[in-house]
Amino acid sequence: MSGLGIEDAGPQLGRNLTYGMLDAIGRAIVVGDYDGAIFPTEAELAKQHGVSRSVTREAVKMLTAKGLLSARPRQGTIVQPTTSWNLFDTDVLRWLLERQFSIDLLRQFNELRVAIEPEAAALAARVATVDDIERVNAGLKRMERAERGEDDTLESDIAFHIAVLRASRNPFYAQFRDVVSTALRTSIRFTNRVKGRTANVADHAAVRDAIANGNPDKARKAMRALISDVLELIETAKPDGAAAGR
Amino acid sequence: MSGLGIEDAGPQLGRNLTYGMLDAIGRAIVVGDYDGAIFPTEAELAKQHGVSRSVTREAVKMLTAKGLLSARPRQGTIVQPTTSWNLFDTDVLRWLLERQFSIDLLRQFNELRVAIEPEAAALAARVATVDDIERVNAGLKRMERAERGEDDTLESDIAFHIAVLRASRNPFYAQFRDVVSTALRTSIRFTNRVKGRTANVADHAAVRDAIANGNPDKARKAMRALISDVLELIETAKPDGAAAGR
DNA sequence: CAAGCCGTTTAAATCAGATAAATGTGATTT
DNA sequence: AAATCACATTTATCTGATTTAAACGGCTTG
Repeated sequence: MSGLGIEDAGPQLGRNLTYGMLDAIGRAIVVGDYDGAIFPTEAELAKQHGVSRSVTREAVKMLTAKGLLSARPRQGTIVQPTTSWNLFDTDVLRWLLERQFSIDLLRQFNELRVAIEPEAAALAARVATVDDIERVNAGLKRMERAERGEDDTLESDIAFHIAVLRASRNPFYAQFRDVVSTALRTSIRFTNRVKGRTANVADHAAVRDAIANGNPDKARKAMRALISDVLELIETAKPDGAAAGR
Repeated sequence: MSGLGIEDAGPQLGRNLTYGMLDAIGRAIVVGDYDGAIFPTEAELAKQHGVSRSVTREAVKMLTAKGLLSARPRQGTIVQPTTSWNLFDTDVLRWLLERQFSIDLLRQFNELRVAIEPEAAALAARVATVDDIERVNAGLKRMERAERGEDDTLESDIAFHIAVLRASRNPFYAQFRDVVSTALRTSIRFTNRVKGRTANVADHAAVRDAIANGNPDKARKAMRALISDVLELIETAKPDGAAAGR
């Protein structure tokens, strides 16, 4: 019980005590601090963090809502298996990334993107409105400016990809904005390290054109090319790439 | 055994007052009961539902964690725009479906599936373990039994699709099990109504074979065919297919 | 008139302490 | 051996008070 550092971390992301505790416990769970151990009772948790039981209970309830905990009388509060965590929750995503850089996680992110984004582009080519296309175009223009050093490379790239998601006019696709921006923020650092090259504006323009011209197949292929590129980079960087036996 | 699925929806929802209130308010928000109106204060909510403020606060906190609400002193609690709802949360998904049958929602579900599942099948063909393949195969066998009236058609179909998601060995894909099973439960009713035919076992077997043989492209195409089929059915049933302006 | 300052006020946030309900565990009874 | 009961433990719930955050309006000041 001594190993748990209750570093209150000063003036961090917690708007208030409850959110601060949510963040602290959430991170601890994701990092694996409670893996073998039994999870503290709400009274113990409150004492450890120096807050009232109300704050503790509300933080625990939020973590329950995100799939990280479950609670029953007499049995106590227990950490749920990772399979029941809500991985598309912004907080969970953040905690997952904060624990450490993992090529595995980066690969899984992009394996998801390669499913979502090409199809989003294809959808967009069918149903995007002029406003949607304008937003995609705006993202592209920012990328062009970034190429000349007049804007931020990463942020403009993110803006482009999110604009495409929105242009699909399907709320489920739009939901991936956090995953995609997170993946891009992480990927960029990695790809820049492996291969010093910026995002290819021309390749992105192909996606924009296909969407604007209402060509779903071309949009899908163009977007897929963009992400496959990153994915291959990641997989070549990982020597233990299975292939064993299969 | 009556052949019906596990049907007792009752017990889980209202395990206690907090979860009951979570469900009631969540449904009310999704249905749109609070759309124009101002959201009640926690004191008012407590009184309206006949529970204490603690229960109310915990329910509100869970809804906040799911992206449906946000709260600040003096401003009060407010319903968040749908864009910030966590659509992949099981509860949100359920509330969304409970409000009414919507072809739009059904279409959006399947537009997502057509991105996720083919790619999951392709991944599975590359990385699935023998256990994974066995699970996929078990799902298929259940479908065969169902064809002979010895098992439940819907449940076996769901088992198959979820097995493929798991076989991708990517936790993000596995996360879609709720969306997929929900979509299937809804789709089946619809497709059966429109076109009296059961899921095609042979087409599903093609997916299984491609995965077992380690052929990603074939697996992707076979799975895509399955879902495109449903999607087309849905789109033909919807006369107002946009095209306006484009 | 505009901009900044400052109480007032309202709602959430937090605390404290008590009671209720659920549920494993183990002893007791049948 | 099985069913039952008593008990301990932990979450669930209730109550009422206090504190803090922030929107509002009025006031002062440049």
